Amino acid sequence: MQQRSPRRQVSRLPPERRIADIMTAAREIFTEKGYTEHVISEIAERAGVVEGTIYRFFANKNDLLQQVAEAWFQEMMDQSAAHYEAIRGEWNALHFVIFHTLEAIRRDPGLTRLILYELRPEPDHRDTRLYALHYEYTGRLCGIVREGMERGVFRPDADPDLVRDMAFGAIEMRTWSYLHHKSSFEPGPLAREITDMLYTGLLPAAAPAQRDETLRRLEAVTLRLETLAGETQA
Amino acid sequence: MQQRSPRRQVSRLPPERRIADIMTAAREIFTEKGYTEHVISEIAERAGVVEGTIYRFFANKNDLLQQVAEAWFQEMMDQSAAHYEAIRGEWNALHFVIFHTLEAIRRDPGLTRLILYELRPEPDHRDTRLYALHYEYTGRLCGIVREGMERGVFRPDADPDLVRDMAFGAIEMRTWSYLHHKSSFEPGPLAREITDMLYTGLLPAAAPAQRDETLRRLEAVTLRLETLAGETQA
Amino acid sequence: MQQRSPRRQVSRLPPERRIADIMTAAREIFTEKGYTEHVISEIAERAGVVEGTIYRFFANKNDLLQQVAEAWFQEMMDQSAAHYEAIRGEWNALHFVIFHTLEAIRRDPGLTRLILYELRPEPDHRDTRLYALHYEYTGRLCGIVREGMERGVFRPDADPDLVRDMAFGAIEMRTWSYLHHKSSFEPGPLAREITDMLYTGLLPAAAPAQRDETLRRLEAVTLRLETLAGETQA
Amino acid sequence: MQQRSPRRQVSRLPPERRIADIMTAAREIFTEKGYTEHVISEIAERAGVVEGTIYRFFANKNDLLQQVAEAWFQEMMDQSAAHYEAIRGEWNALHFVIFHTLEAIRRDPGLTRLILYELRPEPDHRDTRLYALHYEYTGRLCGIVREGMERGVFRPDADPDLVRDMAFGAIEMRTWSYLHHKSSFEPGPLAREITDMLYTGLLPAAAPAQRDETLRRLEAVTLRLETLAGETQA
DNA sequence: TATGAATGAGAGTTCATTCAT
DNA sequence: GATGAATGAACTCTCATTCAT
Repeated sequence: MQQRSPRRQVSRLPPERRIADIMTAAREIFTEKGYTEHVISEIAERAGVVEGTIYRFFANKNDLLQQVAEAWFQEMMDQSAAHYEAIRGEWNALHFVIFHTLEAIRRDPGLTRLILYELRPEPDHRDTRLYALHYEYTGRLCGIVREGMERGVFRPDADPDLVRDMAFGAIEMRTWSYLHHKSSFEPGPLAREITDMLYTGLLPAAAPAQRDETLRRLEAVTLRLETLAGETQA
Repeated sequence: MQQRSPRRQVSRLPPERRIADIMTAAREIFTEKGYTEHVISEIAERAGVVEGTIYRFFANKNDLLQQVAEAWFQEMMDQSAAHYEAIRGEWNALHFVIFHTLEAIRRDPGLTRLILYELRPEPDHRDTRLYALHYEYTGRLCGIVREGMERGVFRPDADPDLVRDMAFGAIEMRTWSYLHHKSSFEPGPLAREITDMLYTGLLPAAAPAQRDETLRRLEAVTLRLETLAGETQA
Repeated sequence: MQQRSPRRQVSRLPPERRIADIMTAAREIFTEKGYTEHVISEIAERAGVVEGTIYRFFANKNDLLQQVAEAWFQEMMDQSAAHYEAIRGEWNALHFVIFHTLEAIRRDPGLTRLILYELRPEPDHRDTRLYALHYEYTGRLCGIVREGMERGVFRPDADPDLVRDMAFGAIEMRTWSYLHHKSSFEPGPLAREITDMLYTGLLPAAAPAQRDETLRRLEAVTLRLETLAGETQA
Repeated sequence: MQQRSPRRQVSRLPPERRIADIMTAAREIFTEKGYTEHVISEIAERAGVVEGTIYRFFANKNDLLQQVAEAWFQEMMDQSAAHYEAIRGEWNALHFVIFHTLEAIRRDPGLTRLILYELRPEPDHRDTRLYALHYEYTGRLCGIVREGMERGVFRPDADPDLVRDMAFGAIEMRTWSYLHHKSSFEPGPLAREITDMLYTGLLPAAAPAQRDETLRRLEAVTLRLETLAGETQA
C-alpha cells in the first residue's frame, strides 16, 4: 500500500516562489534519478506541493523539463558571459568555451542527460527556446573561428560549423562515456587536448601570421602598461 | 484455463522467414516513427502476426530492438570490411571510415536514432553485443591514427581516442541535425571536410615542433598581461 | 505524452470511504467467485472506480488481497477477544476457540478460500502480517493446552502444537468439504465433537486431579456466594 | 531471445511409452518447480516431445496434472495395500496409515503441493477420480476406527470421520509447514505422536464412561457460578 | 489558489491451446 | 503420428493529466 501523506498544510506562496520550488525539486530529481525515471508525483512531493499545482505553473511535464533545462543553460551562459567577452586570443577563447562546457557537465551530469537523451530527441526540439540557447552557446565557437579567420590566424578555408560540431561532438562522446561508465571526467586535460587538436587543425600550413599577431599584441600591452606606469607615478 | 475462440487462420512460415519479417517490420517502424513511438502491437501488425508471436522469437521488446540494431551494424561492418583492409594511405583510410558511416546513416536515419537515443542510453548498454560491435567499428579510426603515428606520418603526441571521438562526435552532431531538420545530409563533402580537419590536425608541424608550444605560452603571457592591463585601468 | 479523451465524471470521496468501497467490493468478489477468478478489473467495476484507482490505495493486487484477509482476521480476533479472556475451564476455552473459528468460516467461506488457497501458498507468506495474526490466533489453543498441563488437568506429556494442528487441521478438512460440497456446515455439533475428542485425548489416564481441582473451585465459589449473600443481607 | 531447439528427431514410440515419458517429465517438473510455475512447454521439452504431442494423449493441462497425481496416489496405495491388510491391532493400523502418508509426502513434497494447492481447489474436484482415490485412501482410517469400535477397543460414541479429519488435517498442517518452511519433517516421531493422541482420545474411559461427562457438567456449572460471582461483585 | 483523488488509455507480457504442415 | 509456429485473450500495472472540492 502506498504511503498516504499526512494532510498537507495549505500555504499560499507567491507564484515566483512556488515556481522556484518546483524547478529546484525537478532539478534535484533529474540529477539523482536515472534516465526516464522522473515522475511528476515525485517532483511534486519534493517541492512540497501536489501534482495539480505543478500544472498551474507549467503547461505539462515536458514544459517543466524544458524550463528546468533552459534555466540551467541560461545560468551557464550568464556565468561565463563576462569572462568570455574579455578573452583575448583564439586558443584561449576556444579553450574557455570547451572547458566551461565540460565543467558544467561535470557538475550536473543529470541535467546533461536530461537534455541529451530526453529533450533533444523530441520531434519539435528545433522550435524550442532551449534549442535557441544551445545554438547561441555553441555558436560562440563558430564566432571564435570566424574571427580567427578574419584575423588571418586560422586557415581561410576552415569551416566554423564543422569546428563546432567536432568540439561539441567530442565533448558529447566523452560525456556519454562519463554518464555510463561512471568513469571520472577531467575537464582540465580534456579541454586542453580538444583545444589543441582543433587549434592545430585550424592553423594555416605555416603560421607566421599568428606569431606576428601575438607579437603585435604583446607590444601593445607593453605599451599600455608603460603608459599606465607613467600615469600612476604622476 | 483459458477460453478459446473459434476464429483462426494460421499461415505457417519457416522461423527464419518469420524472424526476418518481424525484423523488417520493426526496422520499418523505427524508420518511420519518431522517438519512442514504436509499439510492439504495431510491429506485430505490420509483420502480419499477433503480438504473442513476436515473443516466440524475441525475449522481449528490448531484445528485438537490440537485434535489429545489431543486424544493421553487422551488415554495415561486413560491407566495408573488404575494402577497408585494402586501403592505402592515412587520409584515404580515415576518409573511408567516415564516409562509410555517413552513408549508412543517410540510408537509415531511423536506425541511427534508435541506437543513439534509445539503445545507447540504457544502463547496461556497455554489456551489449551492440556496444562491442560499435566499439570495434569506431576503433578502426584509432587504429589508423596509431599506424600513422608509427609510420611518422602523424604527430607522435596525437591521441587516437580523441581523434575517434572528434570524428564520430562530429558525425553525430550532423546526424542529429539531419534527423530533426530533415535537412539533406551529404556524405561526400562532409566526409572530406571532417577528414581534412582531422588530418591537418594530426600532421607534424612543418616548422620545429616546439614552435606552437612556444607560441602558446607567449599567447598565455599576453593574455595575462592584457587582463592585468584591463584590471589596472579599471 | 499521453492523449487525453474528453469524457470524465469524477465523484470525489474521502480516501477512507474509497478504500472501504474497494475492500468491500473485493470481499464480495472473493465470496462469489471461485478460485483465482477474481480480477482487478472486476473489483474495480464493482467498487465503481477504474483499475488505476485501486493502485492509488493498494500497491498491487496481492496487497489488496492481503489487506482484505487481514481485516477479516482482525475483525474475528477482536470480536472474540473479550469473551476469550473471560473464559474459565479448559474444555470451555478449547470449545470457544474452535466454535468461533467454525462460525467465522461459515459466515465467510469465500475469504477462507482466499486465505487457504491463494494467500497461504505464496512463497513469502511467513513474512506476512496475516501469517502473524493467524499464528497468534491459532496459538490460543496452544496456550490453553499449556495452561491445562500446568494446572495438571492435562497429561504432562501432551504436545500443544500437535493439538493445535489437529484442531485446525480438522477444521480445515471440514471447511474444504464445505467449500466444495456446498454442504451445510454446523459449527455447533462440530465444535463439540472436535473439542471432546481433543479433550479426551489430553486427559491423564485417570484424572483425579481434575476432579479435585473442579471440586476445589466449586467450594471456593460456594464460599464466596455465601459471603456475598451475607453481605447483601447486611 | 529464446533458445531454438535443434531440429528434433522424429521418433515414433508406442503410445504407452510416450505417455510414460510425459508423465515422468511432468512429475519431475512438479517436484522441482514451485507453486504454479509449471508450464506445458517445459514439460514437453523435458519429455522430449513438443507441446502438441502432449495434447494427443491428454485432453488438456489439467487432465495431465490429474493423471500424474492419480498415478502417484495409486502407487502409494498399491505399495501399502499388502502390508496394510496384514496389520493387527488398532494402534498399529492407525500408525501405519499415518506414517505411510507422511513418508510419501516427505518423498514427494512437490506432488503434495500440486494436489493440495492446485487440484483440490478446482471447483469440480469432487467428481474426480483423484478425489475418489483420496477418499478411499483416507477412508482406511475410518475403517480402522469402526473396527475398533466394533471390537470394543474404542469408545462406542467415537466418530470415525472426525478421526480421519483430525489425522489428515494434522498431517496437512505439518505438510504445509514443511513445504514453506523447508523445515525438516520427521515422519517417525510425528506419526507416533499423532497416533498416540488419537488412540488415547478413542479409548474408552478407564473409569465409568460418564465420569468425564459428569465432570464436564460440573465444570460448566462451576464456570457459570464463577461468572455469576464475578458479575455480582462488580 | 491549492488540493489530490480519480481517470483511462495502453503498454508489455504470458501461456494454454490449435492446426497446417 | 508428430510437429511447433501461431494464436489471442487476458492480465497487471503505470502515470500524465484533469477537475470537483
